[in-house]
Amino acid sequence: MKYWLMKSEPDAFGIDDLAKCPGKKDHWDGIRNYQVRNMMRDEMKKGDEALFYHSNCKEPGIVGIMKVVKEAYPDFTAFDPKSKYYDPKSDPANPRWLMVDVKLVRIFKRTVSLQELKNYKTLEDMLILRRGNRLSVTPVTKKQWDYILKLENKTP
DNA sequence: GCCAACGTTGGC
DNA sequence: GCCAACGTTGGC
Repeated sequence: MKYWLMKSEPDAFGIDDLAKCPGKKDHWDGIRNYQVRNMMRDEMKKGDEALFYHSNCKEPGIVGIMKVVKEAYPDFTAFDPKSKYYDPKSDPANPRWLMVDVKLVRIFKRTVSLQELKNYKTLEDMLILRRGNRLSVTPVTKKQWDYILKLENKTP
């Protein structure tokens, strides 16, 4: 089983939005980056767990945990001209973009902020901390995962 | 709102 | 296949 970190802008789709979905489950749409698509297609498996990260907001950071409940399948928003993720070059017969389904495991008691993540040597290799990193899905090691779960219970 | 960093596009 | 121009991301 693998661990991941998945970014989303709370203004577009935050962890509270996921919590409101039926069964606290939704599809993770809008991935339009080949590296991320390939990772989802080749490496992301049902049962994998992911940190939910809020980006591009007042306090960027990790806000909860979710679980992959359905492996990569065609991202139908690419076929919808009304969607902001519409991509006319994605042919339904040969879909260019994929998505997975995720289910909320729980919301963290507090946000573990980006600022805070930078303080720990154990986490220094996290891709999210790497300058200029723009991948919206990145792998997380078990060590990093366990450490972050412990941070949640600490006072910052 | 600024801007650095990076990905994508398209002319050649 | 190179690379300049352009668009997007995301922290600050």
